[in-house]
Amino acid sequence: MKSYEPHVIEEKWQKIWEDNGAFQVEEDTDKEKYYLLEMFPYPSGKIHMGHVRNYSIGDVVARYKRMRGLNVLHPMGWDAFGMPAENAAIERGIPPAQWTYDNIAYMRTQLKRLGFGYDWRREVATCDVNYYRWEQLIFLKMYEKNLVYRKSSPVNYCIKCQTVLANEQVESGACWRCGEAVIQKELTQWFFAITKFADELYEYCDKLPGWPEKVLSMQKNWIGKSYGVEVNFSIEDGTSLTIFTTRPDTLWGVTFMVLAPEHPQSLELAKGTPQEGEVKAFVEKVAKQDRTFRGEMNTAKEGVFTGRYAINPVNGVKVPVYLGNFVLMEYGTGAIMAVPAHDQRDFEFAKEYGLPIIVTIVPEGQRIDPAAMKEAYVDEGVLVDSAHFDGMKNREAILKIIDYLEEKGLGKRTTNFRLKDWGISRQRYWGNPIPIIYCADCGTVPVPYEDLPVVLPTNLEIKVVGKSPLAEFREFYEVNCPQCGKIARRETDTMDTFVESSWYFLKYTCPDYDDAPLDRKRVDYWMPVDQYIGGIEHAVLHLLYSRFFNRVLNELGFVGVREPFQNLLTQGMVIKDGAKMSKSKGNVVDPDYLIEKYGADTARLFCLFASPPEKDLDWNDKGVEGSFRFLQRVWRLVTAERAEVLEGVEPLFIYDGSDDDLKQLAHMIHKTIKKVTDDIDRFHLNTAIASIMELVNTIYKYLEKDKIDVHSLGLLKGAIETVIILLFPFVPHIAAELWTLSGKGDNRPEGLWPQYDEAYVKEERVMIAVQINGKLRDTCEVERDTEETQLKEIIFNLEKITKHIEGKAIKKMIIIPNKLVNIVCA
RNA sequence: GCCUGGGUGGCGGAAUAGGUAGACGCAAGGGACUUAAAAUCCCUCGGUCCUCGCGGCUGUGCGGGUUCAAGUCCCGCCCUAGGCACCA
Repeated sequence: MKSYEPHVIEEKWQKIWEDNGAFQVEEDTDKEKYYLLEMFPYPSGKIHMGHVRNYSIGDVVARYKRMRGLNVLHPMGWDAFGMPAENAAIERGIPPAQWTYDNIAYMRTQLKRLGFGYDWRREVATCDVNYYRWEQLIFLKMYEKNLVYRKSSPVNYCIKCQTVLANEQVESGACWRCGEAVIQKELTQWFFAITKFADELYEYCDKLPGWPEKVLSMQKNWIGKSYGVEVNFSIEDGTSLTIFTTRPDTLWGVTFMVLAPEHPQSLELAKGTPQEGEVKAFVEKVAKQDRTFRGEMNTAKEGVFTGRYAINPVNGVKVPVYLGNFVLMEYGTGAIMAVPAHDQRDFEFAKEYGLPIIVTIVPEGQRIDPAAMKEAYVDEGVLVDSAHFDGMKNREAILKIIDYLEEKGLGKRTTNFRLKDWGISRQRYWGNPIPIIYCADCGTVPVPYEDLPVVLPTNLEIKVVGKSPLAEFREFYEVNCPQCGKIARRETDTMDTFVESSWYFLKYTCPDYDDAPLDRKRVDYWMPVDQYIGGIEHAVLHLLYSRFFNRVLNELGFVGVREPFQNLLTQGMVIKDGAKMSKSKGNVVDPDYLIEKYGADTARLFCLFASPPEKDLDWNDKGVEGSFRFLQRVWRLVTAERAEVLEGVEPLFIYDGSDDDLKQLAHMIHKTIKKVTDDIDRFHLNTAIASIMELVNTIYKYLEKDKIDVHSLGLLKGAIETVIILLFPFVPHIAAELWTLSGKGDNRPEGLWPQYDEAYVKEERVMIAVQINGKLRDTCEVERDTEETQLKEIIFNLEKITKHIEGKAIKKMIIIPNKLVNIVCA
């Protein structure tokens, strides 16, 4: 008997696959394509267990689909721009490019040692000029279409990382990367006009049935679409004020108005009133306040009267206009109508400044006394004191009142979004240079297409923390203006690295294409990605950006599809000792160590078996041992148990004789094939493995019977072969080796996923549960599809049943064929 | 506060269309083999009660309900993870 030596066979098969180009694919219109993608890693130095899990799941699906005859694209690459490379340069003096490429080289060998089947010819590293040059071209095309623009605005800034962060990259006031508190800074930045697609990105959430509900709800939350109406209030000085509200049903309850202090009309309004000075002081005070502080909900509501009054257009009531720190300029029109009776914020403000409260919505048949209110009434109800809308349910009233306002020309329906444009400028070195030149005479000038790419220089030193060396590297920034030829300055900010990850999946389809960013023909063959697999942490970052960027590329004609990812699987985190694996927690399990100790197959198997993909995986060293034990058990099944006897035996997969043991084994073969097939299709990889384990257990039990006739041995061999084939996507090395050892030679299982026969999936004899009044009392084994009368006869002869129903009247019997009988007694 | 998930043995987890709750694995306990150990194999393993059985009761976060039958469906709660949040 040969012993199971994972390293020997793993190296052997990895070499064979590499030599054969086993995972290389070409576009082939005769074949059905399947594009399987896992989120590419940042080359931080070593892969971690999260990667092992992610890529193990992906590899199962890729190999399985290939075995089912699909033309599978399964690529891998590197999200290679980013700050750690710069930090390494500063801390250890290694050039970012070298650090990055060294890491890539090592991590590539790690992925190969795990036996993942990628088409490495299609590998993409985003820091490669042949990748980022096309991104610069796309940037310029976007510039022409006004999809990217430059503006000065307050932006999120991380002092530690010394760079700007997009809204999506701030997690509860802290930097997503380092956790440092984020401050606001006024800077001139480049923005991608993602808000132009806000409505579509929101609405398409309902057209992505292959995405987890959770991710879609997070994206919807983030985009924050709200329907409402803009209403014009006239001011006594002759001007007018436009507000946005989602609650026009409360219009008759307006008792004052509030503007954001930054509102352009703020100072204007107060001019010439006794309040002018006070207003000015307030505006200045708020301007100095930290924005994150102001954004906090428990920040006290503060405001000031402008000295002016507005006229409520629906009832002509005169209401005072205030400025308030709780009103945001960035949302809606920066001004609100305040209805203290029905909005908690307005209520608090009204209480603070002694403003009146008018109730216009009440629970049906009840009254609310404004003076007795402790908080705003925000529930549903019917309208009161609202002219001819009285008595209407407020939900319906919203739509009716919007119609009314539009009819009378008092307002117009509007949709507002929480989503802001994507700021992409980063004051960092290791990123894609923004292809723009600033000329004192000509202004902002795009780099001409023929001058692309703007190559990121590597012959400079990075030593100062917090300053991009590009801004001080004359060779880079000093250029002649492409328009007038005078000395000009190149943009020294680089793009957010999320830009690169927004289209890498497209480049995989045609990495060698040199004439344009993408080869439309090949993109069209492969896109969309049929299955995308990655961590939930990118639910609103990468996944939203990619949906946006793919739309841009669609409008530029580079891509045919609108949505890039048809199906999404978000896998859970890898947990150990109750916390996410991290260096600081000291609970990291090193993949290299695992491979060293047990081999890649065991590492893969445990990751897949311990929990379903979308759930968190609780790491358990003993569980890893268990996975290793199982593989050894399978190994022995082929190499030790009956190995000589089975040599040369023709495998059988069906049996129509009368031996119950053989019938049972034939049934198990087909049942397992069906179960594993169905389970992989719905990503229940843990139960797929469990059912293969059951088949193995059944085979061991069968061996104890010691049957040696031709049928028995043939079926035994068939069962063993089935185990090997079914295991192939999960643990490819041992499966390939055992397949060869069981006499299959070069005929590898890669091309053949087994078929099951429904006739054998069904058992001839079935176990019937017998209940009395819904309680299980006994079971009995009968022929499948036993006649009702015959079944009743059997059941009423069961001792336990007769005992229980003795002397009771049987009211009725529920019979579920081949499953259960429930006798209902008085 | 709002929006999503999720609560099942000592543990990870199963139960695809309302039909035998706990598959598979881990841990634990007992046994076989062995001079011994490892490895391997076999048995037990939700709780509880007794008359120890082919037994009874109970049990899927809690309280109700629908149904012949509920982990699964409905109503009301509790806990927990994540997202959003002075967004009008």
